[in-house]
Amino acid sequence: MRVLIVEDDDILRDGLKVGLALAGFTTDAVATRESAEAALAAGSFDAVVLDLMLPDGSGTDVLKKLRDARNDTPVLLLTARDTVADRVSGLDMGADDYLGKPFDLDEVAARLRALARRSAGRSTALIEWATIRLDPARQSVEKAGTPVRLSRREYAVLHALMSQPGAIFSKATLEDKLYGWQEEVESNAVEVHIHHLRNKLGPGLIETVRGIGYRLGGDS
Amino acid sequence: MRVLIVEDDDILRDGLKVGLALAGFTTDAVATRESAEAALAAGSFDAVVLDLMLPDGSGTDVLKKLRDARNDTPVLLLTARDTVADRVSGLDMGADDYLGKPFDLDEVAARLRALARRSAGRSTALIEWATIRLDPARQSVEKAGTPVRLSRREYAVLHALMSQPGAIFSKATLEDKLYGWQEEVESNAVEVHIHHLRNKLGPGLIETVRGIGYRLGGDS
DNA sequence: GCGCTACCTTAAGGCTGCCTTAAGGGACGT
DNA sequence: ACGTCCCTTAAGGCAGCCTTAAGGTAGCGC
Repeated sequence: MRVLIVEDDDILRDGLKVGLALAGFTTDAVATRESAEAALAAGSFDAVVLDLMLPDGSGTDVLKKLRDARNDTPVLLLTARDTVADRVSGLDMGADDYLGKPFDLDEVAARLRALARRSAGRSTALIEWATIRLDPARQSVEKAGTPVRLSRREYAVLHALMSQPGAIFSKATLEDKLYGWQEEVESNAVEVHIHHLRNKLGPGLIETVRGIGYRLGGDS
Repeated sequence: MRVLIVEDDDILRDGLKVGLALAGFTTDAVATRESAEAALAAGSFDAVVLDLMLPDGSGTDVLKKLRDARNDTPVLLLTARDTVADRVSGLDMGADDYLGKPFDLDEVAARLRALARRSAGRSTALIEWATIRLDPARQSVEKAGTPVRLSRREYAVLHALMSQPGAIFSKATLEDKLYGWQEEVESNAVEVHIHHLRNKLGPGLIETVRGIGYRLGGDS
């Protein structure tokens, strides 16, 4: 947990630095807007404690430049001007939290922990096989980077196959994944969907294991 | 943006409900710990406003049970006991923000917006996609720089879609975000709103994924 | 090589789900 | 109280998907 402190008042800055260090944070502290932007451009921080009143500009400029650079680091604003309007505008400007002076060190630390906790852990579970990429969250499929439009059944078949790459799925198993118990099907529907998938994704991806079923094949 | 309000004081609860509705949130309000836990187990909310003092238990119990269930919904604590120790313990218990009474409705709304956008993985207040720009704070929308007048429902649908660009939202999911529990709808209202949005924002923005739902499409 | 079986391919029909339009009612402001 | 806007509901039409079915093709045993 590395935190950048931007605060021009020497006493406050040192207090924050010591207090947050005690709370287990690694801290870097700067006093001006310019050095703040330099630090943010140079290093990567897990959070920023940002005073709004700086000698060479406003903290909002720092915040705006940070967001414009597509930097998502959580920012906790700190300010003496503590009206509701200030808070609202600060938050809507892209800050994640707002504290008015005087503040309590323990609370600053607690709010930083909350911000860090929230910003951590955002993972997407993509399934990849050969040049095919399947995104379960978006129910979308790409082949070598270009999106492929699949119908619902086609997607369901592919999703089943890719859920266990290399494993063999019988037609009966695939039907179970495609249809509810009430809508049993008596035809070669699965074969047709496989055929459509091969048309859209190219040959060699879906292998036929004669007499048993289908599986992802070719290379890995 | 659907928000659960947990507050036992009738006047405060109604005030929150009205105020947040004005700020563009869809709200459900409950007064007890038990009904709060039931609501959280049943529905999916984008955020929770949680009073700590409830007649049949503490809000911390609700929060703890929520986190134990691996539910990451952002929680904004609300309380009369406003000491630093309370705030710290609340935040460290898994809350994402903390406001002491008396609070300002605008600030509650602003903090909820901040929580929601951070929870969605965004850092900037404005959401942009293709030529569309949406400002959650002002509930305004622009297409290629020129403002577009959207009704409340239309805005809500668009906001939901833009909160996760590219992700697919089923009609059921969109209804969840548009309507509270008491105002369930049994019709094709969502389809009609989508249609109106397409008229106002141009074709190609909202894609239909047949049998699954809608999403923002085309380019980025 | 022959026949059998399992699978592939193609096309057509039915059906589900979505789009579009329009009308009625309710909320809100004037 | 009236007008306006918006929201919901409902019905008709259309498009795309899914299934079915029939004929063709490749593997396998004899």
